[in-house]
Amino acid sequence: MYRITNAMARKKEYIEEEVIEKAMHLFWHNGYEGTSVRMLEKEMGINQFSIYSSFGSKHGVFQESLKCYKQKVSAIFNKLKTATRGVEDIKEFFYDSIRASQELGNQKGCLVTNTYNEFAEKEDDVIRKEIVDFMEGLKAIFIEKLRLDSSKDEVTIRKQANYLLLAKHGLAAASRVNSKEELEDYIEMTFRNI
Amino acid sequence: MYRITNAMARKKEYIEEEVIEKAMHLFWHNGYEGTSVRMLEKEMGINQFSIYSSFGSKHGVFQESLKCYKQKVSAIFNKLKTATRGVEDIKEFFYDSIRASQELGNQKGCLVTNTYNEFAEKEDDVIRKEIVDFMEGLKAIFIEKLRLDSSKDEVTIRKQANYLLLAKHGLAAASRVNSKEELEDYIEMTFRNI
DNA sequence: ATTATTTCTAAGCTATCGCTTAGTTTTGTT
DNA sequence: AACAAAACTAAGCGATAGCTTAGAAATAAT
Repeated sequence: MYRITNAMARKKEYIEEEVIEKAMHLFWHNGYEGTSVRMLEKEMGINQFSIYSSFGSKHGVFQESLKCYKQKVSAIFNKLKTATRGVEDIKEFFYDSIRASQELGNQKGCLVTNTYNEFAEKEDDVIRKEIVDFMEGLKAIFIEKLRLDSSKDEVTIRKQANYLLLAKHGLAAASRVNSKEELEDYIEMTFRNI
Repeated sequence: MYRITNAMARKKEYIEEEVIEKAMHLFWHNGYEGTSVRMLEKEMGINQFSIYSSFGSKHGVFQESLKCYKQKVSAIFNKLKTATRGVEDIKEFFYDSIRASQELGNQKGCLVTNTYNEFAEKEDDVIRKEIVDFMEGLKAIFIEKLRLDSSKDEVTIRKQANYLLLAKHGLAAASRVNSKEELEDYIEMTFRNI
C-alpha cells in the first residue's frame, strides 16, 4: 500500500475552451443529432476518453458549446442593450447578427434558434432553459427599445408578445435563408410596419 | 423444369395508400431522421420486408409520404388558386393551413417546410426538387393574388421575392409556434404591412 | 393435387451510435 | 529510482440504424 501523497500527474495536452469552440462550430453547422462523437473527436483533435473526462457526455459538450456561442455573441447583445435610438437599434441588431455569423465562418443562422427548432419536441429541461432564457432576454431588450420610440404610447402585452415572436422567428429565418440578400429582404419586410 | 405459367400468387394484406398515410403522420411528427424503420413498421402495421418491397427504401417511403401530404393539402391550394379577393385570400390560406393541420391531428406545422429545414444541408436532389416545386408553386399563386389587389401597380421582382419569403417563412413559423394563438399573432404581424 | 409466383414472418446482416474500460505514458514528489 | 495520480491510446461494449435473406404460407391457373 502506498500512502496518499500530493504527487502531481500528467498535464492535459489541450485547452478546454479551445476545443469547445471547435465543437461549437460543428454543432452549429450540423445540429445536435447530426454531430456524432466520432466527428467531435476529429474536429476537437482529442480522444473520446478526453471528451468524456472533460465534459461528461455529448450533451455536456453541447451545453458548453451553447455557452461558448452565447459568449461570442454577447458583444452584439451589449451593443443593443446600451443603444438609445429605439426600433432602429433592433433592426441593426439583426444585421449585426448576420455579420457576426459570417465573421465566425458560419452561415447557419443562430445556434440558439437552430437548437430551439431541433429540441422542440424533446424533453430536455436543461437545454430548454438555456434557450428560453436567451429568447426571453432578447424579448426584454426589444421591449426596452420599443419604449424608447413610443414613450407616450403604452407597450401593450400583445405588442410585447409580438416582439418575442420577432426575436424567435427573425433569428429562425436567419437559419433558413439561401443568401445574405434574402435575409436582408426578410428583415426589411419584417420591419416595414413596426 | 416447370414451364412459365400465368399462375397468380398471394395477395397483399394491406393497401399502400393507407399505410403511407400512417407513415406520413409519423414523419410529420418526428421528422425524417427522427423516424426509424422499426417505428414505421409498427405504425404502418406491416413487416419491414413489405415496406421495402413496396417502397424500396426508407427514403422511398418518405417520398410517397410527401406526395400524400401534398394531396391532403391540395384542397387548400385549390381554394387559394380560385380565390379572387387578393392579399386577403393569402391570409386566409394561412388560417386554412392551421385549421387543416389541426384537423389532420397534427400540430407540427407544414411537413414540406419541416422537410425543407431538416434537409437544408443534405445533398438530396430528389427531396430538394419536391420542396422547391412546392415553394415556387405557392409563390406563383401568391403573386397572382397580389396582382388582383394592385392591378395598376407593377409587381416588381423584389416584391415577388418577398412573397416567396412569405411562403417559406410563414409556413416555417407554423412549425415553430407553441400555440395556435401565437401563430395567429405571427400571421397578423406579418400581414400588417402588405 | 401440383405447380409457379408472390407475400408473409422472423432472424440476421453490417455499420454506426454514445459511451466505457484496460493498459500505457507522462508527470511531480518523495 | 520509486511511486501515486492523472491523461493518454485504442479496443470494445450493448443498442440501434437501414436493409436483406431464408423459408413458410397463400394464391390461382393447370
